[in-house]
Amino acid sequence: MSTAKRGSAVTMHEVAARAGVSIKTVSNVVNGYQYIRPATKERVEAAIADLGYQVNLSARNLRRGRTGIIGLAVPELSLPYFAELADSVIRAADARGLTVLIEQTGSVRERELDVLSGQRRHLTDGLIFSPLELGPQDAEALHVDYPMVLLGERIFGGPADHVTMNNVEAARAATQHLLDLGRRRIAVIGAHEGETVGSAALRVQGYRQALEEAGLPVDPALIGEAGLWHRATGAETMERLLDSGVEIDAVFGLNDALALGALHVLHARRIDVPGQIAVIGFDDIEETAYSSPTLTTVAPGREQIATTAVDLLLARIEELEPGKPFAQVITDFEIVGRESTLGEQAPAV
Amino acid sequence: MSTAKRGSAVTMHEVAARAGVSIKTVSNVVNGYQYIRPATKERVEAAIADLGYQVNLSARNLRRGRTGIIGLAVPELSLPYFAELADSVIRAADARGLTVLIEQTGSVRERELDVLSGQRRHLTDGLIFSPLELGPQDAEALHVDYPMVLLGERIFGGPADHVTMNNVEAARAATQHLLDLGRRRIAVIGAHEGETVGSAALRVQGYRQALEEAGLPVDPALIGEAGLWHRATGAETMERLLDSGVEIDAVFGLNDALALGALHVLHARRIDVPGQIAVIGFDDIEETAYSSPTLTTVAPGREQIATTAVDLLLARIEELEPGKPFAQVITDFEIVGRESTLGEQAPAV
DNA sequence: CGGCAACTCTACATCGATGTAGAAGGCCCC
DNA sequence: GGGGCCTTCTACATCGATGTAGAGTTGCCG
Repeated sequence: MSTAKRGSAVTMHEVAARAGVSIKTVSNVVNGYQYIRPATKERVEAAIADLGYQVNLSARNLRRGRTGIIGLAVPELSLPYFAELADSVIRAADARGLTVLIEQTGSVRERELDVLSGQRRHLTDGLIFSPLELGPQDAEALHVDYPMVLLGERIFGGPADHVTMNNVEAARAATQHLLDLGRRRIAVIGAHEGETVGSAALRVQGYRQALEEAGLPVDPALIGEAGLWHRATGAETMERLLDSGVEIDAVFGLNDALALGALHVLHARRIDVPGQIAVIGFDDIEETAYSSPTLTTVAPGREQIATTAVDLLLARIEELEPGKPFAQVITDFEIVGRESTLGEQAPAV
Repeated sequence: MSTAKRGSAVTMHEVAARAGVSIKTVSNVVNGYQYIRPATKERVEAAIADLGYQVNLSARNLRRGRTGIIGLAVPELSLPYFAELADSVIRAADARGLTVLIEQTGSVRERELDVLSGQRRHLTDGLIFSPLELGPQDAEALHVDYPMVLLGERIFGGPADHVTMNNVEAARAATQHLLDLGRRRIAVIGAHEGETVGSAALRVQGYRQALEEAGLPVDPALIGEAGLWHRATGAETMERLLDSGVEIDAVFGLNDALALGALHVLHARRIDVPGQIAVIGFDDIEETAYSSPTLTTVAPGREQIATTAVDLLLARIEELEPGKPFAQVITDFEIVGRESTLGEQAPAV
């Protein structure tokens, strides 16, 4: 196998000419067609190696009407949860021979809509979409004519397969974890006033449920708004809550970034965690295992979400079951107990 | 503009038929060709809107020999530095009308080589490649026949444009920062024994230079090896150093993940930072501004790296200056002083 | 008013692969 | 020994866009 790296020009025609066969035979060899005499196959393979031939994917894509690429639309890769999710999706897609094209929406409504209708859709066979702004009112825009899998809980019952975790249940469990530790004044960071769909609303709902079941009141003064779920907003909200003078013995950050921001402020103010205030987050990003103190959090089964989403999408792309009703998969979660709630007794890293 | 979302079938032929023009005229309208009568243009645009026509990119790519996609090969998106870098590259590419296809090499040598020769290269117009394993001995494999820009410092003078920061100088400045604070027993975390290229070697070199210039000895017992630059390995190495009993009053983590891992261990052992031990990292990932304490680090000018890389690649793709010698761009860096070295006096977040 | 340039648009070949149809040879079976 | 099937390979059309060449029209200049 000599290495004639040219790539620029070698086509099936040249390979065919060198091997003394038709281009279709070269195509057959490349695609593993079974009815080829071993001698012919060898000649073609030798020619391919000699010339350093590689299939032109643009041509193949045009002819086949498939590209082998799937889109993944997320808010931002600089948010660790989405970076880790993208990592998992890329791995899952790789394992199935697919390539992933990532688009960042920046959580901007307009760009989320663009993703649905944009030119790039023609480069991909399907889309895994994690919207943060679109909601049920956008059902029509979501009615797309290509395979799509939605992630997250903003759009239940929409016109697409859907993978999500049980946010209400998970948030209830997180709150219960704090209640079990004897905490009674549990603040929430990251609520979205007036929202009814989306992670914020569902997680707050789970929080309320847990309190109500425990026969505790829900104190509005404990519910901290934070539009963006970043560390910075988590820190700001924590400061606001502390400055408000309300009594607090635990904090539930609706995602890890918020909880980490809160942790930062508590540390700065020399408030002992979990001695004075226990903290729990949500997402189980890698960082939570290395913060000081380590952060108790809810693990949403990222790998499972990724592989399920890719599998569902692939099934739609290949139309294994045309007209199959839209699936709605609820993934498992788990509370990962660490120092920010358990203190010394937390399991080592 | 009625919305006939079909996407599946509408081609230029149908648009042409509806508008009563040739397909080439439709193509001309789509591509903004100037010599078209306004009336014709309007008719075509109306037909496009009516039918919901969108260009078939596979066909266009085949015909044009360009895809508008660039590859970005990084170790893993779950490493925050690379996630943030990918974010920046995607934004820079977007601004120039390019789409980014991310490949993860997992820092596996074989997969780094695959990236260079793999099928996916035919889907992209060029590649931005951040190798962690390949080195000067792989110069031949790097001699590719498509546009490529290398990131990082493993391969100086290789056969491609190259964007990197001045690692030696930056590490020297980081070490100097610690020296300026009066630290004399500065440990390093993340060295790679025997390595001569790559960030580890260069940063250790900068560390040595700073010590030598200050007339201080370089104590091998202070140099901690850590193959992978993850939090976990940073933590392990920190523990090993502490357990070795060697005197330490500062730690230089060769990247932020290592430094954060070290910070975690110091916190667990109730060692005051920066009181007893000051810590500095490298990369300025977002997390460093929110750890407890916040982490002093070296900011490598991520945006600048991303935009420079995309611009260089685009220039090669468009062959603005054929045969132009390979550029080597050294980007700026900056020491960002935070609590882990400055303590109380650190600027607020 | 002849000639040249600038417009406007079309027909056709083409990018590089794959699907279809079918030719040609060999084999088996009744 | 004729019909049918399996195997192997080829010719040609085709996917949907864009580049080239040129036809036809209009306008301007001397």
